[in-house]
Order: sequence, then C-alpha cells, then structure tokens
Amino acid sequence: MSVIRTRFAPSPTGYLHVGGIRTALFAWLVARQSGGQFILRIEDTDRAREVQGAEAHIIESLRALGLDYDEGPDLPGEYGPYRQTERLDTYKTWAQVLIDSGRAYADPYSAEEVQAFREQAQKNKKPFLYRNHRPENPPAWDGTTPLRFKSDPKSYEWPDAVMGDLHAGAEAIDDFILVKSDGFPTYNFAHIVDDHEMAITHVIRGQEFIASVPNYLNLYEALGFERPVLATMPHILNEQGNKKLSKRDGAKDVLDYLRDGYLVEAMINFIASLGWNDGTTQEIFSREELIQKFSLERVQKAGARFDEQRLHWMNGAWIRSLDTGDIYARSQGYWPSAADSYDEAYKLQVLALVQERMKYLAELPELTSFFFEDLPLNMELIDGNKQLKKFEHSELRSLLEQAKASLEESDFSIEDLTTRLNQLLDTTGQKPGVLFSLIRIASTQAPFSPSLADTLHVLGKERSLTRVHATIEAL
RNA sequence: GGUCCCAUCGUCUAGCGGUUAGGACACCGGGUUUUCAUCCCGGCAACAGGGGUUCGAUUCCCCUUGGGAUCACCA
Repeated sequence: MSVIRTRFAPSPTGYLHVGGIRTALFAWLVARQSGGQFILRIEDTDRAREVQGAEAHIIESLRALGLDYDEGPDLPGEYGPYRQTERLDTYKTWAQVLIDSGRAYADPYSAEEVQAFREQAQKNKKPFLYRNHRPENPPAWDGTTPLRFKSDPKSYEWPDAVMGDLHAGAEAIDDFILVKSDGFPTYNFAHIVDDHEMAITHVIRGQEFIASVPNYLNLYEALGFERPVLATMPHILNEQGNKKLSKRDGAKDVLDYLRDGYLVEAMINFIASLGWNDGTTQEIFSREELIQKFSLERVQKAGARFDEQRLHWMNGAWIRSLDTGDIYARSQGYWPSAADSYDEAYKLQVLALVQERMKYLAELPELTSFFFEDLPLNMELIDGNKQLKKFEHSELRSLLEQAKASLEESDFSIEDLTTRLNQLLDTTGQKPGVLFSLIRIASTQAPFSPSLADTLHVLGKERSLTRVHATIEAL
C-alpha cells in the first residue's frame, strides 16, 4: 500500500475561518495517523480574486494551529512547485493530451453567446448544458479562447469516505472549461492534474464540490488517472444554522480567536468535534488522541452549527487543565499594563487564583487588575450588595475597623488569615455573607474576586490594610 | 426550478431492530464559609410527519415536509 498523502488546497482569497480550518485539520489528521504526508497547495489561478497577503495569512494560521505540512510553497518537496500559477506548463501538457485524444476543444462562442444559451434554457425551464451546443467543427485552440472538456456523459456511482455511496445521472456532466481565456486553468482542471501529479491519495474537501464530482470522475477517465479516495465534509453552518459559515457572513478568522487567548488545544479540540466524535462520551481530546482516534467514517453527514458557547466552555476547560506555568508562558501580552512592574513570581500567584475562572486569556485584565493597582473607590459595590445594603454605614464601618485591627496583627499567611477571619465571624456575630463580602469589597473594589484569604494573602498586608482603611474613611 | 446531500433535546451528539433514548454545551434549581468562577448533586429538554417491512422500529424501505449544497472563463 502506498503512503497516504492528503492536501489542503485553499485559494488565497482571504483568511481562514473555522470551516476552512476543519477541512485542513481532518486532512492533516488522516495523514498524521498513517504516517503519511500532508501537503499545502495554493490554488491561485483566479487572479482577480486574489488577496494580497492571503497566502502568508493562511500559512500563519496553519502554523499557529500546529497543522504542519510536509510540502508547500515555502517548503519545497519533490512534487513542487506548490502554487498553481507556477505549474502552468504542467496544465498545458495535460491539456494537450486531452486535445490530442479528442477530449478537449476550443470554445467558439463569446461569453455573451453562452449567456444567451443559458437564459434560453432557463426560459424553457430546462437545465442548461453547454454540451447541447457543442460545436461540430470547433476551430483549433489558440489559447485565446476557453478550452472545454469534451465530456462523455453517463451516470456514476461512487464511494465517498464520509457520505457513503453517492450517485448522479448523466445530466450532472457537462463540457466544463478546462483553461480560461486568460490562459489559467480552472480549479476543475488544475486540481485534478495536481492531485495526480502530487500523488495525492485522499481528496478531502468541502461539500460545495460534491455536485461537480461526476465531472471530475469523467475527467479522471479521459486523462487515464487513478481516482483518489474522495471524502466530502459537510459544511459548518453559521450560528443561525441557515447557511454555510462564510467570511461574508462574519465568520471570524481563526487567528482572531488565538489573539483573544483561545488555546490552540481548545481550537483543535473544538473544530474536530464539530461533526466528529469517537462514539464514546469523551469531549476533551488532545491532539495525540485525535490523531489516534480520528476516522473519516465517523464524520457526521449532516452539517453542524458553529456554537461559540461550546468553544467558550471548552477553552475554559483547557485552561483549567494545564499547568499554571504553562498558562503563564502563554499569557504574555494579556496582562493589564499595571502588571508590568511586577515580577513573575507575583504574577504566577495571581494567575493561580484566576486560572479556574478564566475562559480566555484576554479576560486577564478584568479578572486581575486590582492585584496590580488601586481601583477607584466604588461605594455602589457596598450600597448595591444585597447583604450589605441592609446595614447602616456606621455599622459597616465598625465591622471593618474590627477586621482591620485583627488583620494588623496578622502575618498574612493563608493559615493565619483564615484563622483570623473565622475568629472575626465569632467576635462580630456576623455571617460570612456579610463580613467577608465587606472585607472583600473593601480590599479589592472589584465586583468579584477569588476567595478572601487567598486574595488578601497575595495582595499583602500593606496594600490590604491601606485599602480597608480607605473604605473606612469613605463610610 | 433541475441535480445531489442531509434529518435524535435550543446546540454538538451516542444509538447501527428489543435502551427508563445516553453524554456534553446552554438554561433553571440546590450544595461547597462571601462575590464571580470551579467542583458536586438535581431538573428541563429530542427520535419532523405518514405509510410500509417485522413478533417488534429512533434504527431498514418508500412518500411528504423541512434544511443544506450546487447549477461561473470562483474555488
């Protein structure tokens, strides 16, 4: 059995969203689990739609997600080059083979004439097939007009690794364009040639191509190519579930998620589980587990809706599951600016306290700012608190003074703080909901924070007492 | 409209003839000495409809309905 080779073949027309990444991920998984190769090929034959920098952006995205490829435009291999615009000679060669065998001919009509045929067919409520207008004696092809495939219409049945057995009638086959009048091949022609030349064994692609497969099957035969394993991915739908996820529709660039502090592990895990599962109740999969367990046969046939809430949850789960040191290493650039003057040891302490409640790294500032700077006094936190608003300010002031007196004697170790806090509950006769809320708000001025003893410990004695004092003054 | 594909809780899904139809997200309760979160416990919630086949259909077949893809000198 020959080595498995899969490819990801985007056109450089923009960034990559989760839909595109999923196709790449699945192709990557198939290659990696078999010890095969994963190839990146840039399909840049449509010069009009090409977006400057898109190729670099695609490469950056794949890199960022750890979807390493064995051959690509920036990683030459024996089947290169890997940009279609650099492979024009190859297409020319195969186009000539088709011309010589009578399976390709010059399109003698103008675009307007073809359009007229199309409209006529529509008017008659008939499907438009160019081959119904196939010229009897086409002129020799001089490269300035489209070159069309002379199809051999017939019905097909073929296996799809995801969809199962598919079939289509002869009406799905037409004389499509192989080479455009600008000299560039169409996707329909170029990808067939490239997959063959690059020894691709598994063509894994989105559902939008399924209707064209009969044409491809017909072309494989005309060219004498062996047909690769075909695998069609259902689309990922937008959150409304009414159309395929698209850039136009506001689908986010995967790099945006990464920038917001979504972990690579979570992105990979989430994207893989959109339309795939291993048949058990496992939800969290590492990259290695995915490589081991993934199979095209278990990919869902129906489209899956993109549910950002699930991604949110999964990212939180991943953040919690990793070492604090690991998360710290990835947290550079996310800390509030006030944290700049603090050392790593302090930030690690802070991170350990917020790690379990963080959903993505960009939340770091709102979760931790009070550890690094004094927040402005906000009496609304007290006056609006459902436990505290029942008390007069004078009562609260008295409670805080008692707390302050005790804390002044503390060494601020967690043990001592815990003991003193418990003692204060006894001496003041207050419930934790009242006393602890009060001290917590006074020492942080934040709407929420980690547990009290932990927070005070990390904040340190001087800062804690200064803040408590400031609140006493304000009451 | 033609062609093709699909169809289990709101969402992602398990199920491959006999199950109290399971899990996860979200949501709603309760608990863990305060808050937010975590964690634990509990709750809500689904086989689109109709015909077959069968002793028995979520599961197999057909129809209907619904959804999606595609009908370019885009990929």
